[in-house]
Amino acid sequence: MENADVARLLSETGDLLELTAGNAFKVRAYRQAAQVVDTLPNPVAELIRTGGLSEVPTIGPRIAEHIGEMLERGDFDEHERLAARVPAGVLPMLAVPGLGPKTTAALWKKLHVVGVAALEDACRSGRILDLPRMGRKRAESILEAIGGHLAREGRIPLHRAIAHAERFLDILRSVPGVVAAEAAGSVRRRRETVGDLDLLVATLDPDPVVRAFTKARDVATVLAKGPTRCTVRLKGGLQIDLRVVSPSSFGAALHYFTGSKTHNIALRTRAVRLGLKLNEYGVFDRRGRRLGGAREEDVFRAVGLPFIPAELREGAGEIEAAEKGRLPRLLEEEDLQGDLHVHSRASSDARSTLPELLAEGRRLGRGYLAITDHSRSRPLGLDDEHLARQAAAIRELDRRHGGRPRLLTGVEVDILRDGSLDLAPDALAGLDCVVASVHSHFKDSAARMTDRLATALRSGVVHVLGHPSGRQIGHRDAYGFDLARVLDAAREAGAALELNAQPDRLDLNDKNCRLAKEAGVPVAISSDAHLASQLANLRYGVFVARRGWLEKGDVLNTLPVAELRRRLGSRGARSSGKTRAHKGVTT
DNA sequence: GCCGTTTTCGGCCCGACTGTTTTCAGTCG
Repeated sequence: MENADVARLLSETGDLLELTAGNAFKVRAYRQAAQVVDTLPNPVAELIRTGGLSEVPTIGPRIAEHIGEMLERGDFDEHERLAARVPAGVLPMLAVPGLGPKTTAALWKKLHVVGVAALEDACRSGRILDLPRMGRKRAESILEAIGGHLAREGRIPLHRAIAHAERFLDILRSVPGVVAAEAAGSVRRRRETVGDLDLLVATLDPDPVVRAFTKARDVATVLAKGPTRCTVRLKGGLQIDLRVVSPSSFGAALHYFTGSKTHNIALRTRAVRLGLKLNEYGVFDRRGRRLGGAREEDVFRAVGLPFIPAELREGAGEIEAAEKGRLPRLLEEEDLQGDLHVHSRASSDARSTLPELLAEGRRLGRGYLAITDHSRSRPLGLDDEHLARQAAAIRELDRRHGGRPRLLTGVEVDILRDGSLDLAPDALAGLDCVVASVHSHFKDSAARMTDRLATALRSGVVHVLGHPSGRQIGHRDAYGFDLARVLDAAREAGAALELNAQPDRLDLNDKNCRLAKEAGVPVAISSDAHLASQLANLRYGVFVARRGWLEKGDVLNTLPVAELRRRLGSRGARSSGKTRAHKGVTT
């Protein structure tokens, strides 16, 4: 059972408890625990083994017991007991926006409405009006919400959310009187997918801001509109929340609307303990005097903590780390010196020439680019001979142009089904950077896939394991494999794991980056560019790395070119020693 | 159900908007 499954059952228990009028704080306890489990980097099974589960905030003895039961048999008593009391169709009703636990429970208990279809009927027939505080307008908005709920395509990938946010921020910043405008919420925390956008504006004159916002291109519906809050839905279905505050509250509001919810509750609770009050307008003492709020730092200072970067605010240990002065110094995009996975036109699915890649690399300030085209298993991929010729041409071009970025020779060699590589070890041995990746047989068992990856790493010629999990966001799930074992193999081989920065890959993900760091395995953040313009995608990799608590020293391509060459070269020597030691196993 | 530099019991983050009311419950973030 994965953490996500455990989280789902805990969260569902919260829902069921709420529908059956359980203690509201108990409801919250289950939901908080679910949220925390979902963001834990380590599998809960491992935490139970090592006794670390009781260290996790929001997980007390009861919930720990429930989790133990879940791992043993896939469910737990409390959840089953509650589920037996609530018909299966009721939970999906709770997911309709605008329907909360009170209304859903009343629909089910008083009108015997069960299921979203039955809910729709009750709205159309007017039967729903029999409920207290239920009028025509609410019935209509529920109907509309059902339509949107069924049609909506869930969460959108981060890079698209950023594009929407930047367009709206441009509009908002151009309104006279606007002092600042920023994206908050999960976009600012750089989650890999985003449910809706949260935008924040600082001004003393809210009216023109709200007007410009609701009249912007692509706005389909205005869902709510007040002087400080306004919500719209775009034609594509994306919901955007705008908050407007005075400049003196901007920092407190930015902190508050950035979340996560778990992080906020923890910080507010901490404030209460210190005799303070924290809200989106500022920090206040017992007598209601305002202590600060213009800057986000004010909030942290008031509760005696150093500034916590937005990417860490998931309630997954950042507050404890801040207390102990153990916050990581997160990687910055400027720390990256180069790119270790770039395709040229020698790959059939890539478009840019070496000079085009050089020009764009120079524009972006990269110190080096490793040219890593596909091997022969892929359509028109390089065989030993072509690869040698290409490497010679790259060395020659690098000599001729001289400056930055330096060109490194390389290849993205396929890892075949049995874990062997698609090109001869001799052909790979002289290259600066060998990326090895899986591009086939994604459905093989986790055990087989783990062996396959570990075998490839033990070949002694691999520098970087490319897009290790194979997932493509919204398209293909990660294949199953045992990351801990692959990390062991990588550490022994002196190899790095890639954080592929293509916005639909982001692979390793944030949690796995954290595990790689714990395991002492370096991460290589690579664009996997198939077009010169995609070299800029490294920024998305940096976002994920920061969410994964990575620092400069955890990332291979923060090394300047000379040191990088030394490191890659010595890895070859060290791991070929290993290979000899295990001769017969790996070849 | 969780948690503790006020507490092992008794608290538990806080405010805005909507619709239905005529003072506020429900929902959301």
